[in-house]
Amino acid sequence: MKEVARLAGVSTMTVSRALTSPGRLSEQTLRRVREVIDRIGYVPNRVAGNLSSDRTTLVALIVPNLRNAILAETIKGINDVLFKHDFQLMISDCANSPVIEEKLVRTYLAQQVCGIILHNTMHTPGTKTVLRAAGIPCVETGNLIASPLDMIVSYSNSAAGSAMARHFAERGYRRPGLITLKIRDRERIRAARRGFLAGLRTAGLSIDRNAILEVDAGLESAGKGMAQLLEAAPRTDAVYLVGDVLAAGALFECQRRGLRVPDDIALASSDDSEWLANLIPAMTTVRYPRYEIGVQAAQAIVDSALGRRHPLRLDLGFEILQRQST
Amino acid sequence: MKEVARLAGVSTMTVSRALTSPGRLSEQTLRRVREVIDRIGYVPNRVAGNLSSDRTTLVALIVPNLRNAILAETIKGINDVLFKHDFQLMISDCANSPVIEEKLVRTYLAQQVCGIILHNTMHTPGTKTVLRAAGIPCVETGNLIASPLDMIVSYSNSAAGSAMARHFAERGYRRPGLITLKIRDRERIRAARRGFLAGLRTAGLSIDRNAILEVDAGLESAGKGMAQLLEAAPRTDAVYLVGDVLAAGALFECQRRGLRVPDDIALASSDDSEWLANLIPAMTTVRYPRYEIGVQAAQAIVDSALGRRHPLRLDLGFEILQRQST
DNA sequence: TTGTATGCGTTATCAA
DNA sequence: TTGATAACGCATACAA
Repeated sequence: MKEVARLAGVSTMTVSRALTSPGRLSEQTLRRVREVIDRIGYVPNRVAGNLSSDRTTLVALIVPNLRNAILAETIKGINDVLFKHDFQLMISDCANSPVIEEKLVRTYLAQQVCGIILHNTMHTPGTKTVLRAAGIPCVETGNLIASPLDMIVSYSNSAAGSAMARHFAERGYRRPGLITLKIRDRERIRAARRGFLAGLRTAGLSIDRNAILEVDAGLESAGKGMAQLLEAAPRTDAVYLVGDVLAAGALFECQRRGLRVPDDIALASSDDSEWLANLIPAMTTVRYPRYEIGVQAAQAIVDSALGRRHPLRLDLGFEILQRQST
Repeated sequence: MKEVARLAGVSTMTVSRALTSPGRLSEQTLRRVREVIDRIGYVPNRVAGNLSSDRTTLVALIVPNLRNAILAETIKGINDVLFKHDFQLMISDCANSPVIEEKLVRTYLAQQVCGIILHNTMHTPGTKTVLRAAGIPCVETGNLIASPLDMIVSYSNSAAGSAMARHFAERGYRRPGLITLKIRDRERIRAARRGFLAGLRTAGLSIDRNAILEVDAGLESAGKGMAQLLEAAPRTDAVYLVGDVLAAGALFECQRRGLRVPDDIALASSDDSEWLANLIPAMTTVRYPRYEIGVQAAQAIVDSALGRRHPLRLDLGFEILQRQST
C-alpha cells in the first residue's frame, strides 16, 4: 500500500479509501490510484485490514457430515448470498460430535469470524459459553428448536413427522413402520421420530415395537434395515424412512424381494431429492426449502455484520409431496 | 493476551509461547499460564497472529459447482486432512466461470491463504499471473492436464474415456453413443469426450454424429437427452454418460420407454456413486479415488505450508467397474 | 477531499 | 527459560 501511495503521489490513507470507500475520493485521485493498483498488481492484505478495523467478512459453517448430499443445497444458498456481499465462507465437518463442534467453534472465534452457522442444534456447554462471550451472530439451521442459541432458520422436523403420520392414516395404512438414522446426538432425527409417533397416536394408529429401527447411513445399510423390519414385523404396510438416502435403499431392497411398492408396502422419505422424485415408483417425501434456508441463514449473518442485527426465528415450513410410493 | 500475562505474572511473549511452542517453557510456567487461559476463557486472536507471523493456516478451495454431489467426497478428504493439522478450509463456487474463479482467487490471496485448491483446470491469464506472483502452493484436482499451474492431483479423464470405449468394444457393442454435460469451460468433460472418441477409433468403432449430445445438468435433462438420442440415432446400442447423475436420468428414461438395459441398450457412467451401484440394473461406471484426491491435495498444501514443498504430479488412476448395465 | 498520528494483538528478534 | 522492543499492513480518529 505504501508503494501504491508513493507511485500515485498520495498518502496510504487515500489508497485505503480507494479500496474501501471510493465515493469519498475525487474522481481523478481515484483514477490515479486505481491505475497504479492495476499496473503493479497490488493485492491488499485483508488480514492487516481486519486487525485494524476489528471486523472480518468471514463466516463459519459447521455441518454434521460433509458427505450428506442433502446439505449441498443449503451450502449453495449460503455461498451465493455470501458471494454477493463479498463475504467468505469457512466450512467444516464436526462428524456429528458436539465436542468436535466446540473445538471448531473456538478455532473460528480465534479467526475472528463475523458470524457462525451451525447445522446441529445440540451443543456442549462450552460451545454455548464461548459463543455467548464472543457476542457474534449465530444461526442454527438443522431443526426448529424451542431455545436456539441466537437466531434460527429452519423447519420443524417433528411437525413433518406428524404430517407424515397423518398422511399414512389418510391413505389408509394401518400398520406403520419407522426406520431412522441412529439417533444419538442427532436432534433432528429424534424430533422427526417423536413427531411421527405422536402423529400416529393422534390418528389412532399404533405401531409395533419391532417396526421401529435405527440404522447406519447409506443405501446398503438402509436395505439391510428394511430386510430386518420385514422379518420382524412382516405385516407392516407403510414405512417412514428418516435420513438421507434411506428411502431409496429401502425401495431397492423391496424390489430385490419382489415386493410391489406401494401395493405390498408403502414407503416415504424425510428428505426430498431429485433422485427420489425419479425413482420408479417415485417416492413420497417431505420437501423443505433447503436452498432458502441457506440463503436466509447467510443473510441473517450478513445483516448482523452490517449493523442490522435483529432477533430471528424463521420457520420456512415444509410440505408432503405425495408421489407413487404411498 | 496482556490480561493473561498480567494474571499469570509473565510477559505476553511467554503467553504466546505457551500457545505456539509450549515445549520451550518450563513446566510450572506453562501450567500457570494455561490455568489463567482456562479460567478467564481467553481466545487468542489469530488475525493478529497471522499478521505478525506473516503465515496463516487458511486453505482455499474453489469448486465449479457446490451442488455436484461427486465433489462431496473430495471435499470431505480435504476437510479431514486440514482438520488433523489445524488448518481451516475456505470454500466457494465459481459457477464454472473462469472470471469468477479469478475474482475468488484474488479475494483468497487478499485473505493471505497459505494455499489454494482449484478443481477446474481452465483459468484466465489473470488467475495465472496473480497466483504466480503470490507464490503460494496451488493444487489442481479436476483433470490430469499436461501443464498445471503448480501441483496436480487427479486422474486422467481422457484415459477413462478411452477405457470406456474399449470396454464397449470388448462387450460387443457396435453403435456407441455419447451424452455429456455442456462442454463450454469444462476441461474435464472435453477430455472425457476426446478420450472416448479416440478410444472408439482405436477399437475400430465409428460413432454416428447424431449419437453425440450435450445436455444440461440434472436427472430430467439427462432423460430428455436420452430420449432425443434414441430418436436421432435409434440403432445405438451403448451410451456413455459423462457427468454427475446423467446415467441415472438416462436409465430412468429407458425404463419409462420399456427398454431393457442392457439388452436393448447398454449404459455406462463417468462417475461412480452409491446410487449408481444400487440401481436396477446396477450401473457400469468409472471409479476414481475421490476421497483420496482430496486427501492428497490437502496434504500437498499442508506440506508446502510447513516448509516441505516439493513438485507434485499425482495420477491416482481409475478403474472401470463393470456392472449389469453393460 | 486529503493527510497525520496512532493503534489493532500478536510474533520475530535479540538480549539477558 | 524468559523478557523488552519493534514490527506486521492496514483503518480509525481527528485535523487541515
